[in-house]
Amino acid sequence: MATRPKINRKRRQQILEAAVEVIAARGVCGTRIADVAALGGTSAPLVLYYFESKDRLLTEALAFAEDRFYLAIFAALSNLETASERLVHLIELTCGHESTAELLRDDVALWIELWSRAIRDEAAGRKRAALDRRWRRTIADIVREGQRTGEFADIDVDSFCMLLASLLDGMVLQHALGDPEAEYELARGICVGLACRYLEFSVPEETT
Amino acid sequence: MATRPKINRKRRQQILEAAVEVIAARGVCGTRIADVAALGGTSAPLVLYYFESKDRLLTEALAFAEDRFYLAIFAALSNLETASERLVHLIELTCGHESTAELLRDDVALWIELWSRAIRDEAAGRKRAALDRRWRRTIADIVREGQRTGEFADIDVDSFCMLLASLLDGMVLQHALGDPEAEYELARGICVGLACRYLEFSVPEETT
DNA sequence: ATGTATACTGAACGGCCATTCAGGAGCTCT
DNA sequence: AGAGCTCCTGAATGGCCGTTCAGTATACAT
Repeated sequence: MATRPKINRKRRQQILEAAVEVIAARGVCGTRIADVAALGGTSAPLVLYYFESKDRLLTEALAFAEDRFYLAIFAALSNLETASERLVHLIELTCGHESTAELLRDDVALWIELWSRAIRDEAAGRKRAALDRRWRRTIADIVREGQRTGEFADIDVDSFCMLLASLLDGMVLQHALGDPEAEYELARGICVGLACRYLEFSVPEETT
Repeated sequence: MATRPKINRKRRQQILEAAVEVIAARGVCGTRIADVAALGGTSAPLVLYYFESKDRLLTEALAFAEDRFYLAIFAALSNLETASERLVHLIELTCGHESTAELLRDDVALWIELWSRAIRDEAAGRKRAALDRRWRRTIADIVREGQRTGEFADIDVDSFCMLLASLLDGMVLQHALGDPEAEYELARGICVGLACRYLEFSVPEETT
């Protein structure tokens, strides 16, 4: 748990970044320590020197990517003023808005790996549940704020969040696995349409 | 591709069933041929005798499970009369209706494995796309029929199907990975509510 | 300059598994 | 009664990779 320091932070991060890239490209089971080492510009034993086993490395890499993802999301939303703008942009980002398209593709690849582990691995299951809660809370915060400012109708927040979160999960999957990006406009339209319909607000003009 | 016969059908199927079970339990990368053999009551070499490599076995097992899933769905829907009953029951099955709960849990585990492969493996990608199309068509057929009989409003079928299919994907994930079954009623309510809202029909009393 | 940290590496080691081998048992056909 | 199949197996084989080992280099302290 306690991301033990093992002093050299820079090197640690370098390895984590390499690991994330390899996992996204090859999947957890296709990931070899030697590949991570090569991409990170070192040797396999050094990787084990920082992370004491492959399993630990994998676990930490997943957590690392998760943080990176949320940081990106928060950064993208932080300069928007109204709740509806933020909600719409959140939807856009999730549906494959160009600004985060490749980041998203990699992250989705990692989520799938996480889901796959979560089915059988207790620890991965908890992490996935936490990730899910965090995601739902991100949405819920925006919704509640919109309700406070009167932008959104006063519907049940939890069930709406479950609805929207599930829908976005499905869409993001679609987008990551699906045909060319062609679908972005359609997916965005569907999700934004749903939000407008349930929350009774009207679409702000295209953000971005 | 051509599910080559290798004569003894019964044995083949036995092995496939074992493979599906092992994959669901252990994940693709945790699956060893020896486990499949043991569960199927034979030896590893025999498994390779029927399927010439581990990879082929995995691929065929995924396809096998897919067929089984659709057979189960069709069977469950076939004795319902109206489109709305069928749509609602489809939703119930997907959200974890007890009648198919464990079957579903296993199948979702396999879908996740399929998704994971689909990101990098061309063939798996095509299979996944086909599965997705089939699933969407299943929904679309019901919707169109409901529109023909006047049960459903005349909205755009394709985008509604993408909406509902994505939502169900998200819900099914939730259900397979999530906490206890507690969520079934909630998930069902949300999805049925959405369908009613978009298609403008009212909920028939609980099917089951 | 000796000690003791960290940071790092090439070269084993060892286990695990997919796959192959060499053959055997039970058929049917002749 | 043996030739030639399908079906099946226990026992190798061989490669791959995580991990460990034994050691080097640098740096900073005493």
